[in-house]
Amino acid sequence: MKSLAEHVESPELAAACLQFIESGGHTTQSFGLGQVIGQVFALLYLSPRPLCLDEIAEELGVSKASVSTTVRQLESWSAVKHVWVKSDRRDFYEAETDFKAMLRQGVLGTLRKKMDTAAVRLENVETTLADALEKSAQTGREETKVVAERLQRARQFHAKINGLLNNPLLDHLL
Amino acid sequence: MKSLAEHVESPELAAACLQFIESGGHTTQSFGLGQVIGQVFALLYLSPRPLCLDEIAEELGVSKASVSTTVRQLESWSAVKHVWVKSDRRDFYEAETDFKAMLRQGVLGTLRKKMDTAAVRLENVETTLADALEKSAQTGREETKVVAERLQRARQFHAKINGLLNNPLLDHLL
DNA sequence: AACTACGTTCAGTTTGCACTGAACGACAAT
DNA sequence: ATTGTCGTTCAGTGCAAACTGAACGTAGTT
Repeated sequence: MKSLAEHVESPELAAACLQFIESGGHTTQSFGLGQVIGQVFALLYLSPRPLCLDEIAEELGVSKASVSTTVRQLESWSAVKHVWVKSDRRDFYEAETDFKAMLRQGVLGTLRKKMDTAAVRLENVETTLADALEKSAQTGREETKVVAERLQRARQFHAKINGLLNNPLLDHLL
Repeated sequence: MKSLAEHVESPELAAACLQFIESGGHTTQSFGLGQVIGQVFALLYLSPRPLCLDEIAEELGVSKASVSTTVRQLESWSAVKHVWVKSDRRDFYEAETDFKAMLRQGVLGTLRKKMDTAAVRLENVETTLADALEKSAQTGREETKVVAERLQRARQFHAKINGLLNNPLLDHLL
């Protein structure tokens, strides 16, 4: 991280920016994502102009490979967007300022995907359970019904969370 | 995982339970937590009676150490609760059936903690920024104000999310 | 064509973390 | 006291994933 100190007028401002970038890295790391992705976004968020891959890599002191993959992930969440600079082959990126859209396509998007895969798993369990219910119909055991009831409640909970994620009220609250 | 097959009447029902337990493990693992924690909760959730550590460990085929730490984590989220069985020294646990409370103290609780630590970091950045603003007051540079504005917007976003997490409407939606 | 400056990819490395096994302390029973 | 059965703890292990470095493909430049 050296060029930042060159571009910024006061060392105090540079210190604040570095603190912010570091905080972003710690935050994303605490959520299981790496620390690079948070640093990249924080840097782009504070940058007054779009930056290219090499600038980001040099600024953060990480490899260009990390920045390449990270930027594409951020782009898929519409957290950063591609920007073309006239007569320059390089790819420049700038941070998305609309946090709401970022949250929708980023956090909520991945959350919805996980809910979908969980739904598939639950459906498989229910088909297996249907076999069990069918074969124990003559015996009429108690335990089967208890398990069936628990599984049904789990599905209801899943549906409730799913509904919450797609609730327009949630969008309105942001 | 062998005792389950012994306690359950039909092999189909046991298969459904195992599928459910496995699904729970996959789900928690997809969220960065291990797979054991999801399996433990799923097992306790389907179990008609409270289980002790050794039973859980043997059922899932994991070490008792994992179960010990995992159960305490689940307990801190009030996802499982301690149950005493008369004239038995062992600690028994059963699953919490109230998913709402579980979600509040589990997911939202840890989320709130992360927001708090992020808030501390943001405050540190702002004090550093205050120094920069003070020292650049005479110069009155443009860049400092831009960065200050961006940081302020970041703080506003943080406050918004914080407010959403503590919004009683969110509780009502669950 | 040769050369350079891009971005991407992939094998290799390292770091972090879930999980284990053994040792330990507590406590009850004999 | 001693033995046995609990639960917890901690150093060690294995593995997954972040990150790196070099090679590659591509496109513009001379």
